[in-house]
Amino acid sequence: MASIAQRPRGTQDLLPADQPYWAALEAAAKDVAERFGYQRIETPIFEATDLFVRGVGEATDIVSKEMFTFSDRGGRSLTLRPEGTAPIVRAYFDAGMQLQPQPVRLYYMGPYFRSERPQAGRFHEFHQFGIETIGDASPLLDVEAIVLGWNWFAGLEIAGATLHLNSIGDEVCRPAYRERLRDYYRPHLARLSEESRARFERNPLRLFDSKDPQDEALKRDAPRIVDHLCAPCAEAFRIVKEALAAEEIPFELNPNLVRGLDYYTRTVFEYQHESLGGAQNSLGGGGRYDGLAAALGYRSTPGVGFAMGMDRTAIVLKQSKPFTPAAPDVYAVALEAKDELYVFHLAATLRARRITVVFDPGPARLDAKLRKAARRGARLALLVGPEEREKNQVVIRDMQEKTQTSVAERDLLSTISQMLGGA
RNA sequence: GUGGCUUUAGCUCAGCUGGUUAGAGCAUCAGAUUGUGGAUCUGAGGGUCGAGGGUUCAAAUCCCUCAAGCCACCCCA
Repeated sequence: MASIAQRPRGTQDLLPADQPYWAALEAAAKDVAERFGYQRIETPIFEATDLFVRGVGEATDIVSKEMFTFSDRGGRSLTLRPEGTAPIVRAYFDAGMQLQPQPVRLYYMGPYFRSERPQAGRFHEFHQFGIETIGDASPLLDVEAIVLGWNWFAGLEIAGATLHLNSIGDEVCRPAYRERLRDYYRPHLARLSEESRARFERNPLRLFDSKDPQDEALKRDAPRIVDHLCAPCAEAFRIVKEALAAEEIPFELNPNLVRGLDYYTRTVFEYQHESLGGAQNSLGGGGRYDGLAAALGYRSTPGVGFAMGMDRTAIVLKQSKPFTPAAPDVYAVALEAKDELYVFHLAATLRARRITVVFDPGPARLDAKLRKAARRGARLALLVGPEEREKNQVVIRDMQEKTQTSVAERDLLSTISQMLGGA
């Protein structure tokens, strides 16, 4: 156990037993995204630090205390990406995608990095599946994103996810609301928690994130932004709700849902799941970010998207149904050392015909070999002992049926194909 | 980043108020059965007791520091 190298804090090994779940997550993501006409994109694992400082926002938790930042040899500041949207928007403009028919629909999955205190479902290195729809402000694209995410869960046969929805307005109505919120809280400042007082100054909307019971009562009676949206924002929100209802996607209006990244405007949403437990109950979330492109110095361009936590979804998936690792078609065994090379070669010829073969080296008692074949889950065992070798035959045993036949070597492939095909 | 709990075999955990060679179940390997499997029985291997330091004749056990995990805060995926 004592070793010079220990797995770094907040990281995880995705072991063979985990892989079937991850394969399912990735396959379902690719399937649903492409069914909606999204195209895959992958951006670098690290980016210029400034991309996140300007994109995500200086005052956010992510930028102020959670980034893995380092310098390259030229002294440039780089950061392991803490989120996907700013890099995607950067890539959109770098590749000239604003010249393609709009909107441009993109999806991606990969590792992200945030230096928070690790917890179950919260890692320094975590994985997201995300989509971004850039170049069109239609609220139906907000709904498309939400439906796409919902369908991802459905494709994985995950039940019990809930959708939480809010609108946080735009640069027209939010500043006025922010002041109204400050006016509401100002007389109660002395009673607020210390953290909440800091939020009052920096970003009053984040006051809704507080779980401090002291702040709870104040939160309940606070003015709601959905009651103070400007006309275009209100209309967009109405369309979102109407379309979700038409698609029969149940949602819960949550006026306290504000989200911690600066770039969100109008629609924000989050998927939650009970079985994740109290604090880390968010499977994913997203929203519209019409101000992000301009904040990064590009031409103002609307966008909407989500990021799903693959690690957390894997946790839910494991609870909902067991996945077993793929089993080999054939488990190849020689009973005596002198026949090993022969069996090794038979295995190679089968693999050349797309059959999955595990070769078990070393002589051993037959029952031990069969035990290993069974534990490995093989469908067939290929057995060669002295008796077979003498007659130029091999034994093929159906591990499930517990039946076996001896066949001439030249009939090996056809027999195996037939037995695999028939089962 | 703050607080609480935890860390003993590959895994799940015993180990009382400090006392010689640290245990169990599961798993692994072998034998029982020198050519027929997931069961059973028998046996074996596997631990510097998270790391480092201290107290003591003696530390898995008491103290300190550090690390990691979990829970809550914070926040998000």
